[in-house]
Amino acid sequence: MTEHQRGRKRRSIKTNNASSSATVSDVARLAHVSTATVSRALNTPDVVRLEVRERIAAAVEKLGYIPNDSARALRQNQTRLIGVVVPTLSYALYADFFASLQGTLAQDGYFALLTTSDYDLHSEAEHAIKLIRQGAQGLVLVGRLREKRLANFLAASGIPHVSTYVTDPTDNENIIGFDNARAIREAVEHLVSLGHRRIAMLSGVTTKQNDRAIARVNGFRIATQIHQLPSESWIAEAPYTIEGGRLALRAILARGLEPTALVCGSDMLAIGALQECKARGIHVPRDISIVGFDDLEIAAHLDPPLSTVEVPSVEMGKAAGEHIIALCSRAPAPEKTIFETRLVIRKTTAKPRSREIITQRASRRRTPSDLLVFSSS
Amino acid sequence: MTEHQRGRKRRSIKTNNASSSATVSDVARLAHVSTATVSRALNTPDVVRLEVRERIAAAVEKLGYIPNDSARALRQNQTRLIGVVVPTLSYALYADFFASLQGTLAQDGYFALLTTSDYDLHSEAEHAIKLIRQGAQGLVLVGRLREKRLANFLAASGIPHVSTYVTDPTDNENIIGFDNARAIREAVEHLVSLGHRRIAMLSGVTTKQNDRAIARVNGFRIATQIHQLPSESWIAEAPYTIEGGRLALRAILARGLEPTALVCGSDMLAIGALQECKARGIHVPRDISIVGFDDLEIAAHLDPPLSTVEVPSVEMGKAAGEHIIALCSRAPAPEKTIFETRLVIRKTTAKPRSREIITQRASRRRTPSDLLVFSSS
DNA sequence: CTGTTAGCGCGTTCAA
DNA sequence: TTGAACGCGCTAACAG
Repeated sequence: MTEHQRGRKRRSIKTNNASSSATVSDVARLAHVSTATVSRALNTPDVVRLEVRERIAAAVEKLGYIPNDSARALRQNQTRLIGVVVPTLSYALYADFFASLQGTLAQDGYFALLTTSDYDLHSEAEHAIKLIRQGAQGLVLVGRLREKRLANFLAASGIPHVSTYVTDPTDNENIIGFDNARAIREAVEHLVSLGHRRIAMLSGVTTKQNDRAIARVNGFRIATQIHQLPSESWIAEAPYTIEGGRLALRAILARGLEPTALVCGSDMLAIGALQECKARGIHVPRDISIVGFDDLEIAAHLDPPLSTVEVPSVEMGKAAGEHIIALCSRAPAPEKTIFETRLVIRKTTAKPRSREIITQRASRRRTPSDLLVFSSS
Repeated sequence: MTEHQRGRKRRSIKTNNASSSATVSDVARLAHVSTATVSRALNTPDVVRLEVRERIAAAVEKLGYIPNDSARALRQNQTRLIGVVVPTLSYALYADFFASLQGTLAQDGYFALLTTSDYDLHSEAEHAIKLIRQGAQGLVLVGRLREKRLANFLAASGIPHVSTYVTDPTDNENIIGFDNARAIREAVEHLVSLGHRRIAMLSGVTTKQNDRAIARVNGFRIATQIHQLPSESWIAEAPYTIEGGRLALRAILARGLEPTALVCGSDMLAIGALQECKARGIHVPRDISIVGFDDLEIAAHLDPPLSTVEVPSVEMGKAAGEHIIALCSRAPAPEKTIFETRLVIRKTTAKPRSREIITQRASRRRTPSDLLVFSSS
């Protein structure tokens, strides 16, 4: 009893204390109702008499009451938090994906806890686990779940997750993606249909188990096999940057290969390739055709506008959001959602000219230094 | 009593139940200690005997125990959640800012709740309030706090916030930014020093109270006043997109103005201007000099490489993170942190040629359709 | 329609 | 060094 009284006393003092926020008890006292009624008035208003509801609303207003979501989460065992791990946000593709995902989550009152992995699987797992410890009730990942420790953790804790940007016939659960291999295959086939036979691939780095990059290279291998084209030595890997694209194309040319067309694992690589061609006086698409991947905003504005594979990031973000919410609320969810990619043909693809043209030119239109970054001041 | 027993029974059954997670009680029972000791072993290990600690660790491992952060947050009244509202993530500048901010927060065990406002102040306020209701203990905003309702809300709830990407001499609290006006002024002065007198500004949209855009236009006005150049009719506004840049430049030219230089409120506008120049056969920098703003990765790779104002997004992200953490933990924080911008001079700025050259050319190197986006299939 | 009561899982007293 | 007990703020039972 003494305890109770102390509690009450402290409580009533607190009402005057502006720094710490008001609670349901404060509102209840001011509105002369019980805490349960306050709770009901806020969550299921229709079961509370209008007059009482208004009294409570007034008290809420007066006290500047904000429900404490930690308490609610504890009581209801649900945080409405979804963990999201993307490789990077510096790449517009993932930024758009997240924006779409976040908007979808918000519509159902969910919030996104976002971290980036920088394409590192270990980092992805670490972050994901931290997000779950922080209360995430579902996880959205880019690429399939590949870290054993994280997989075990998810299985043990029963936290649902969805994988995005991939498909995998061997695993049909909770995938929101598209067929990377097939998309590249279509790109190659477009080039083949134009008459190209010497096609090189500028790929992202596959050694870090980036399964999207791996799938794209596999698509290239399959396509070249079908059309009886060479493949292995015609593949160069580099990071998904402009500089990476330049380096990859240089590597191909340094091997003495003379491609008439390039398929790239990313628009960034394609931009780099375009730069390198310009620097070497190789005309695109006359001397070399180029196909990108992702269809970034900039792709349409390049010179010449880039032919590329459109990736449905926004659609995937929405679908992933709906899917993970369904899983979290134990509603029925489709096993997998597969989107189609679309080859957007602009101005970097054309028929190959003729064999002898594509050898490296001696005459350059400008000096290399002209294209390098430099800064003064 | 019956209630108690039922509770206990449920508890002991729960131990076998893999789907719902273990609690301190479960760990305590398995390790034959009290819940208090478990709590201590996890939070202040040094006060627990080694042997006991190991027993507890084993129990934690076996049960796959994850501390319930909702409960911890409720008990300690701190969520370790920071709300972040940026205009958009599609713009690399803010994506980089967030990545840096998030990394900094993570180092201190804080997490970011991220939403985007799409440059809409009302939306920003709505989102911010939702974030706080969800438990955010601090807020990071881009631009100053301009919505009265949000300002009142923050004041009432005592939630700290920091503003970024701006400075404001009239308000010295919790700002992490740089001087937008001065940066533009420096850009103009660089052009003036090269000999330019007819300088136009392509600005972002200022009607939505975008205070960064407004500050940049003000910088232009100040600079033109100092150097006795015309200003008002030499300003065109457009959204921060490539297409916006093209439209803005067209608007300037349609007014019959013949600028020898353009300062742009964003690299995107500058890219659009560059495109429009190409389409019209206007050579950059011979006929028109262009200065961008932001120094996106792509800026250095444009043709020609873009002279632009470097914005310290990564530094601001780090500083904003440290600042808001300090405020949340009631540690001392600097009132404001102001970074310097740097004018990066590349290849789009040069001395003006002469008056008669800059009139619009009749002969075009290529047809306009050549530069437009189109997609088939 | 409303009030009473109990407990979500945790960290923190206070005693031992 | 450890344990017992309490309550953070909220909502779900149950009773009226």
